[in-house]
Amino acid sequence: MVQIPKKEPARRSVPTSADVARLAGVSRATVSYVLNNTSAVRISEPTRRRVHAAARELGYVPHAAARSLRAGHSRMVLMPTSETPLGPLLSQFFNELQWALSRLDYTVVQYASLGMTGEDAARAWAELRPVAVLSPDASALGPRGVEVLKRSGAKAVFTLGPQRVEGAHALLMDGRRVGEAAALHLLARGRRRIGAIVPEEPGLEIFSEPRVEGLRKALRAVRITGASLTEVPLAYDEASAARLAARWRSLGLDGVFAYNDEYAMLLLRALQDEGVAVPDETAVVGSDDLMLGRLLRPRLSTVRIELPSGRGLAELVDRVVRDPGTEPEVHDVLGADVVHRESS
Amino acid sequence: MVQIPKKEPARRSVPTSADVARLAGVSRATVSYVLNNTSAVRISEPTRRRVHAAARELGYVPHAAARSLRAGHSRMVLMPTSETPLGPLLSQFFNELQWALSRLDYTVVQYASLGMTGEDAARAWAELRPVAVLSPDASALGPRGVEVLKRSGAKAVFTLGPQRVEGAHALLMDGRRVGEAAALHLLARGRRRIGAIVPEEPGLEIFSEPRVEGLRKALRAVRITGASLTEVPLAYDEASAARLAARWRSLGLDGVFAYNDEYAMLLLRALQDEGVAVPDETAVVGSDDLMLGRLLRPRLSTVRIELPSGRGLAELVDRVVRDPGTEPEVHDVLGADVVHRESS
DNA sequence: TTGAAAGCGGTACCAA
DNA sequence: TTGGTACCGCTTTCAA
Repeated sequence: MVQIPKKEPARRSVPTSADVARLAGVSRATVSYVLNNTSAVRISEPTRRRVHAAARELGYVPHAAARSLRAGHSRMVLMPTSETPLGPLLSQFFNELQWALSRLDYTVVQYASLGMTGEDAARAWAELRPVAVLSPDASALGPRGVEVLKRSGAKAVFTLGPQRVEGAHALLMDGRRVGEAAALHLLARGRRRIGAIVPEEPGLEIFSEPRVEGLRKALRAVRITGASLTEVPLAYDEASAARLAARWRSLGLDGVFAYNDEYAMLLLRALQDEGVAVPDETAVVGSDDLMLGRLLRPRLSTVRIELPSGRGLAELVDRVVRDPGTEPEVHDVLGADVVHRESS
Repeated sequence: MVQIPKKEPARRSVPTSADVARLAGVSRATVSYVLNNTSAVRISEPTRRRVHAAARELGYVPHAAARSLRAGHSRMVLMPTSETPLGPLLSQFFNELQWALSRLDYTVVQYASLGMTGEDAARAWAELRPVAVLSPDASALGPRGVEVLKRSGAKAVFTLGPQRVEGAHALLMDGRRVGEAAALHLLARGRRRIGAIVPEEPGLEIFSEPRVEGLRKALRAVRITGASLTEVPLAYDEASAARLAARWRSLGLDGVFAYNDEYAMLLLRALQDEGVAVPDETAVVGSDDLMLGRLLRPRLSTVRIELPSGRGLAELVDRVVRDPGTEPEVHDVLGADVVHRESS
């Protein structure tokens, strides 16, 4: 390993295309032509080489802001990061989406707009002049926020959550599907007095409320006499679970949808410690089909959630960007079906 | 040049400060003064109001690229997203960091540079001219990448992972600590023939290798005769775990560090199904102190990892940005201690 | 108190 | 095949 002494002047300023031009002995226009491989203009091979060499020597990197300022548009897709950390399912989905978008030559950028809401956040995003915005949180955006973004040049505004908002395309991930699937399964297993675990952690209402609503809707729809729904708050810690388990029998529930597999595991353990038989006394159904659920005894029944491929969605975004005239559409993208194992 | 009359409402183009100036009947300079509250210049109250009203009416949002182009610098902190999804521990840490940075008035942006590596990625990042770059993946960056970023004007380049790289500040999260803690604990519990689960999933080597190295180092250091380390590959699925469990006794291990709590849970279940007694025959230690580990029976012993507060790190970044002259420092930020429960 | 104008770094049109 | 140059939107002297 060779130690290279640092004798270069540290405060060298950032090289621009003018510096490259000067070093190569050509004009800035030529530099631009060469580095962008402009097909409308033919540059001689020797010149090309000189320009490339100069650029490399200076470590020249074009300035994205200057470029998009001149171009009047960018290929930046902005994805505001949600404040609540997402589970493995959604992170996987967003990862895939990001990857697919960058395959389509978009620059995907996640932007942390913490603390602000609605129009304020939208304005902050709009300052970056993204060509498209994919917002996981529709409710925080609002119709006015959508308007701000469009006014600032965004060709496509999508919301990606359980909510939708006027003016924006929606990838509706309808959590009610999850609740419905769970309810129908529990009913089919002969359960009637159904509980719905509701996480006490703030920020999770966005997910839990639609699921509960789905349960309620399904119970109403089947019109089975004696079927009932009870919302049961639970914090994600052992003490809370133990307290709930201690009064479990007083609730008189014979089936419970536990919000997701993690809460289900917490509840299952607490119930077992309390001597409540699962599934005999109470059937337990989780959601998300995590690996951990398969490892429990009894194995955890769960609602498997299907999300669309990131590739398909990326193409949809691309289509809307190319043809911004299209009316906002709602795409119903969440599939839910029950994986029946041993806990129900 | 013929002045083309501009139909006001017809063209829904993005409003600029010139539009605001025209509507308010002032110059662009005045608009800038008013909207930025420039203290060096005093603008009369009536003018202020007219400008604000005009801006609001047009839905004017300043153009961040134009602004930072003119200013010659930005307050953007770039955090390349790692390709491998991070666990709850790290996501929490990054969230906190983001929040703290935006409190310090930085614009935090996560950039997906998928597929590229090293200098290519660095060049892509450099195009955005961030004032600071916080890269979770030091190995992909490389010294040349750091150089590219600095040349493009980045005042601070940090790496945030188990690796470090020349020229960049490092928040060294030394996974060897985790392995060491686990090894010392297992040795203290009288275990000698230690196994190290190595996930087969690609991308996890960055985390697993240092942990194994830590185990090895600790075993060497104590110089207990008969102490040995065996690397045991395991994929994150039941079949792989079952296969491993079936040949477990042939490995002759009396203790195992299972990489993290999830792999530990997978292994634990497979061992139990195979009739291997835990901890009597084999002690199992996980890592990350997830809730799920507490719910297992036996309760899972685990290595609790401590990461610094995002706030402190944000201040460190801010300090380096303000004084870019400081020599790159290595901050050792990962603490590891064992939470002894029942599986060891 | 306000305005005219230069210029940040690129791109692309028009000439040479 | 190349160069000159206007301009993208904004900030900031310098004058008025």
